[in-house]
Amino acid sequence: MYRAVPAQVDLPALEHEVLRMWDEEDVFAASVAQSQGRPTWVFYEGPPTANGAPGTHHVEARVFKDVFPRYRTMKGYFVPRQAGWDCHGLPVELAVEKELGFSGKGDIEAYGVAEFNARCRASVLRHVDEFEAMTRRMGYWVDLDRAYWTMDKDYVQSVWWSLKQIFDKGLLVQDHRVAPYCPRCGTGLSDHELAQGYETVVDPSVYVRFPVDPASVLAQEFPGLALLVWTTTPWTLVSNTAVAVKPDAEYAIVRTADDEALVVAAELVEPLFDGTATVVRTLAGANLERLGYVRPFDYVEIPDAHYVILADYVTTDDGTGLVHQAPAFGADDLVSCRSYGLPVINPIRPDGHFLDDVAVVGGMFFKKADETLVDDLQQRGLLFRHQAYEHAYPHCWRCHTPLMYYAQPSWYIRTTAIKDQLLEQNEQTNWFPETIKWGRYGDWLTNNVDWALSRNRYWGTPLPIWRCDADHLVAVGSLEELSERAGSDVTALDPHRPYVDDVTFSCPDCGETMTRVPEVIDGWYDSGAMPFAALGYPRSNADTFATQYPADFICEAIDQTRGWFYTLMAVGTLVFDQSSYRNVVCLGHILDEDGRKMSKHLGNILAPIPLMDEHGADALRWFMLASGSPWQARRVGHSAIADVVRKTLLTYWNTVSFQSLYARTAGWQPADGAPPPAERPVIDRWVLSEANRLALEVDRSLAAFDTQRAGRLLSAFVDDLSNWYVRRSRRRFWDGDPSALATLHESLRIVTLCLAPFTPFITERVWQDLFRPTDPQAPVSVHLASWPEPVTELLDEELGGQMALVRRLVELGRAARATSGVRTRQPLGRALVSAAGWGALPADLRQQVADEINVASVESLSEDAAALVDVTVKANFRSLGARFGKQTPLVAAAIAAAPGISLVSELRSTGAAAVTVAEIGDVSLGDDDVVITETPREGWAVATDGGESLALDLHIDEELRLAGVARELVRTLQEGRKAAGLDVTDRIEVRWSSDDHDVIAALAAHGAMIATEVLALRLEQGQAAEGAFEPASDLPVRLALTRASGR
RNA sequence: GGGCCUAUAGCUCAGUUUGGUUAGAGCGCUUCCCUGAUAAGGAAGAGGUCGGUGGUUCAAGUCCACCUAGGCCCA
Repeated sequence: MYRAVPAQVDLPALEHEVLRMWDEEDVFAASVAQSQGRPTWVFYEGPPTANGAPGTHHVEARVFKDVFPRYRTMKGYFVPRQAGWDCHGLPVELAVEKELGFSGKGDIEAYGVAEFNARCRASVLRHVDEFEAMTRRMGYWVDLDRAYWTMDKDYVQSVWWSLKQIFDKGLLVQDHRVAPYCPRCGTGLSDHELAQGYETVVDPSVYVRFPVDPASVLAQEFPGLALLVWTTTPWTLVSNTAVAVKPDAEYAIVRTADDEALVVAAELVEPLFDGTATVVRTLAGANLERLGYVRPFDYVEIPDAHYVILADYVTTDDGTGLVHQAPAFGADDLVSCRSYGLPVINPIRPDGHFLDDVAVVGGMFFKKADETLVDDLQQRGLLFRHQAYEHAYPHCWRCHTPLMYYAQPSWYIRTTAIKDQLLEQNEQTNWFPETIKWGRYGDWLTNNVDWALSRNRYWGTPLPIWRCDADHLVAVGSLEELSERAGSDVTALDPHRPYVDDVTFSCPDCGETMTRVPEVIDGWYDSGAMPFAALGYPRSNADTFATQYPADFICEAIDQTRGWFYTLMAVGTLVFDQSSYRNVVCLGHILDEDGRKMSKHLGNILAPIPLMDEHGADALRWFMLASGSPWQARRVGHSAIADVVRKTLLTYWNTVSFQSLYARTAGWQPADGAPPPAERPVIDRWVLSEANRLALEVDRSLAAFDTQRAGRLLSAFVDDLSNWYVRRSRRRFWDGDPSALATLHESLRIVTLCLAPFTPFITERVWQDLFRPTDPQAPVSVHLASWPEPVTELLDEELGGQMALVRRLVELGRAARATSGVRTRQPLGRALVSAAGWGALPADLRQQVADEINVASVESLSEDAAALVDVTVKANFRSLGARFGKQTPLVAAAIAAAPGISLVSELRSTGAAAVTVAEIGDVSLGDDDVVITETPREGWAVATDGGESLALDLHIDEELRLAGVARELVRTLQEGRKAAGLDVTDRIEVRWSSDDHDVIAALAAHGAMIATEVLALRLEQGQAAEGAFEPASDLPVRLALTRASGR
């Protein structure tokens, strides 16, 4: 027997009950356990950074990470799901610095690295708790108990092992390069970190005169000649070392309106001077080589410098075509200046401030110096032009300090050496949406630069490289190996700073003492290493790893293209020559209701747990999966979520509640059996066909990672089931018809299983209420059940098409009712239909149309009342266009001009008809070439759509009028029942009194029908009994009803 | 400056791969209907130059080019 399912439901409360049930029965563990030994479908959880509270965007990704593993598990796969937490890195350090009120590395050193890192560890633990709560609440099934933590000792050692592999391949190297550098954090940033931190700022855009050496030939010829140099970083002018020009570009010496001589690229004369300057000489860039000039500032010593050099990277697209060179602060500058043997002078400290002994700007923060320097140039008459320049400038993605490009030694992974391999791996990867593969991600790989791996920080995986004074290097792959080298057991050591820094050993080459290099590594490497590090491979779990690499599925938001998607592929390819994943779903961002990014600053953050406690986790999940395109940025708000709840989840619930109510009332249960489907009414066969097709199509959609299509199919089916099947079949449910009950039971079983991965809570509850109590074989949870196997014999495409026609005709009937003003409650005698396929419709389906629009009979228009009919024939362009191309309009015009009735009768009798078309002659037309619309003329209400028409005979005779009155009486009594608070199964007794002829006659003619309809045991003329309820009526009648004793 | 994505009803979005002549749904609004699931359901109406311009085609929301706006990414 089903459990009683109330019509009203509190989804969040239901979900908390289900969560309790999952806990008590340990359902997730059971699901994993029961699928052990099946083919593995590998999913990797991208570890969220355990820093700060989780947001709604975390829910989005986690919904998608949940639905596919659930689906695959139902399809018979073993889907291991290990949770993971990204523990290391700058974000955590910054949070702790803030907590402690620190303002830089000096504070940390003073505080003590050991204590600082202990704080970082504690901070991670704190935030993981919040993530776990959110994960549980939303029903994301992932193994939290065996989660990997990137700070775990085993994890760190796996990372070490992989770095040793890379080191041994010669791909991990130290180099002195100009790299983006955060002066506040005191460390360089990798390219993918850089990508996350561009901010729009206004910088000075200055054009500066660099006077040409007066002794030079050119200056002799053009006294006062100056190079015009453009820069947006005036602070680097202090370090000016050279000016670069493009060797093969044409340069011009111009004379300005103020009679000044300047050198700029010829192409830029017009944009720069707007016709106010005249070109007095042109020469190739190569001819300017080694031309000396006077530098703008002489605050620091830069020997043997300050002349024009040649560099191919210079462009003449913007600026002046002469590029100021400060080799300590520009990657290109460094390369170009090195080739001339120019010195690299850096007057800025690692904390971003000028050295104290620099004149004028000493001790100043680099960006702050801009204004002072520009003023100074102005006063000395060197400033040619000064504008505000708005552009995107890289900032530290965490602390928002403007970055410097800064020359410093760093460790790099030479990913450029494996670029082709990465591109090849990308070829073999399926991206959803596909455009990412060739677009955003492909571009990124194509422009790959070496991975700046090291960080001059504290809380991270220590770079496992030891070095001696002779610069010999050793990479260490584990604590065991370290113990061996150190000659003492350090396997119990925390492999973090500062402990690991204290371990030294003697150099195998020269015997000198080796100490660890001071750097830690980019936290993104940690997460990229998770496929093996999460298992502690190769120190443990080697066989598991063999079956769980690479992943079949990963999923994150689009910002991970340069983040995890990249590092995962790169580390996999570096270490195993193979990318770590095959299918990747790439989600769009979540926006607020107004389309703005969610941020603390705007105060438009939707905290996930309160959101789920208001609408339900299922609601939020369904919204994420089915509403709008997952790849696109989407707006989330309360009303949007409430909407999907009402539309789909509550409709589903109501159908379940309906089934429970009538099955219980009839004392029916699934085991009681029902006629085989083939012997059930056609509407049952239809809905079973649709349900089985649903299982097939949702399966297909999920296999293609298309939750949106799956969601559409599910919503449409729920709507069909509730608003067509149940509504059309209600009467049979009241009667406890086993066919109907069995059909709805089976349909609900299929849709419940298909919905289970999407909305695991409500489906679990339905499983517990309808399916588990009625089937001893049923698993204890819907999530232990298999995907519904479609019964192909039940699929009936023709029936699907026929039912669609029925529903279109019903809509036409309703439209005709509406235009005629004759309410549906008033029975009518007949309706006439003109539609292709009507003739082939089974009688049952024709009856559905008649019932739904309340007419006694529905007949074919073409067989009847031919004289009453207007026929119009229109061209079907789709078929004619293919045949006639350019001449299609001529044929269409000929069809429109032809006499409709004869054309149609010719078509109907012979299957073909001919029209005469100017310029072509006789053209033969088939059924497909025309759209025939037939409409009756007088006394009918007609509705037409897409070539199909339905006409209502509006003539109402005495009999129909009385039937209408009877229906009205039924309705009044039903409303009375409801108003009196009766149960739908209560029996009643009715007394009536009236002087009205129609009422009396209707009761006489239809009394038995009325009594049956309203469950009246007695229907008698007479005065209201004591305590009777008297419903208000629009008819001239007094009615009184009382509850009858007994059934 | 370059790349990618997006632009369809008041709002949220389908439809564009495969071109077909009245462009759909939901929400909201108005009117009506139905009601033994009822804080449901149905019908009708109002509301659209399918971002703009040009092109290809018998035919363009759909294909092509350019432009505009917004978003994301890169420099």
